[in-house]
Amino acid sequence: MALAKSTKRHNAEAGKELVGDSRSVERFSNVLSGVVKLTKTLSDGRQQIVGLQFAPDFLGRPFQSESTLTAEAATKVELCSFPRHALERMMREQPNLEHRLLEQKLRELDQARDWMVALGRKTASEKIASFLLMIVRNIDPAAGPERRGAAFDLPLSRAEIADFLGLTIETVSRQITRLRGESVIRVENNRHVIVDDIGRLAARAGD
Amino acid sequence: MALAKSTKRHNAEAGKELVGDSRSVERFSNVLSGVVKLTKTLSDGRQQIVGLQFAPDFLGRPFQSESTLTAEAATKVELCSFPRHALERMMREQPNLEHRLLEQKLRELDQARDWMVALGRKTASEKIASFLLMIVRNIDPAAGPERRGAAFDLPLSRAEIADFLGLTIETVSRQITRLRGESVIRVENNRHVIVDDIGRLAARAGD
DNA sequence: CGTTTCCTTGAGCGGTGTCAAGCCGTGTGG
DNA sequence: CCACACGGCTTGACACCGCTCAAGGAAACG
Repeated sequence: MALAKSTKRHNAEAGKELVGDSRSVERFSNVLSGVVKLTKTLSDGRQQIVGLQFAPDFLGRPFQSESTLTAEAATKVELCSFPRHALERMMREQPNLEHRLLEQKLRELDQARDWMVALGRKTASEKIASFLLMIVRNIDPAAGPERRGAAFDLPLSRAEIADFLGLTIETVSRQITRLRGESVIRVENNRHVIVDDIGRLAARAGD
Repeated sequence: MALAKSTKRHNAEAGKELVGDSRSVERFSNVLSGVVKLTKTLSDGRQQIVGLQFAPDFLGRPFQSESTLTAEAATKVELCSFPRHALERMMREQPNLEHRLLEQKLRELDQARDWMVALGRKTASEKIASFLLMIVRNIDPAAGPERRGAAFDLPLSRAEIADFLGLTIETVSRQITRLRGESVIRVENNRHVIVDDIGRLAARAGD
């Protein structure tokens, strides 16, 4: 994904805010590695993660200020970032780019809608299973769907998983403990997860 | 919104399925009037409405089969419908169209994310208030934001509202009764809603 | 007038949130 | 090296919101 030479390469620590609400909308980025979380917050502090962006996703809301969305690095992140006018110039120069952008946004929309089903209709344990499945599928998309097992580090803390699934930390913890008790997953150091049989995990996702 | 002449004009009764899952993805439409609901269903029958399309929204998922989405008319609907190849030809002929499509999809994505907050983090009564507010703002977008009151027919049944908000029919009914008891809204014939002070309604939406 | 569909209302229960305590790994300062 | 504090996570006890099950009203339609 070659980008204009005027762009900057950028690194961010986990937890660092990348795009403030409605002011610094003037920059756009590509995620080169790591995971970026998009969150929305109600006035009383309740928070919801409304999207996770993995490499090589595009970051930013063209043509309009970003409602009230905050982008934060969830892990160490490498970005390729550039200002608004550069994006707009690039889009004029190669209409192909706008087409690719549209395709990505359509994918994001599909994902958002899958989530809405999870948020609105799935139980706590189905939500956890769905979340783990989604991480499996995004962390190394290289691996085909034929493999039976997987192992990975969770890119999110328990609190972030809770914000992602519309649950509390405690419920997340209990459901993970439950999956561990039923030997669907193994957990090491709180963050590393081993799934021996992805099928068994998928069976709990409720789809 | 002039469209190619080879397109067809189409009417649908409320409840009629417009786009089956993954087969009839080969047609696309513009909503001329009415409300179309997009739903997803889990294997055990749990359902979630993941989007409502008002005029003049575009309907359909270009470039890929529509995951597992069903589009149904929620009210009487007028559509301007045309086959996939027509859309693709039109997009080649005027790149402007692809741009407008992108802008709409970006709006839909913003809406989907607003919902995710409601689904994941709002209480039942906040969900109902948010839903009514959203209808007010979409039903007659002509009226500016300065007006204090509004009156409209709900485009959805209680069951559909429940599927939209991730609740049960009973909870929807009870919360509406509650809002009525607190004189935030008045209801006639189960479907017609009168809001005297939109501000009071907005105060219950929890944002 | 019966039937059907949609909606409301009540009673009771269960899943998830709340509050609180404690564990574990890590970092920090003595 | 130990003592301690701190953050992230787990676990338990309990409360409450929203779900389930059930009954009945209201409007539309035969």
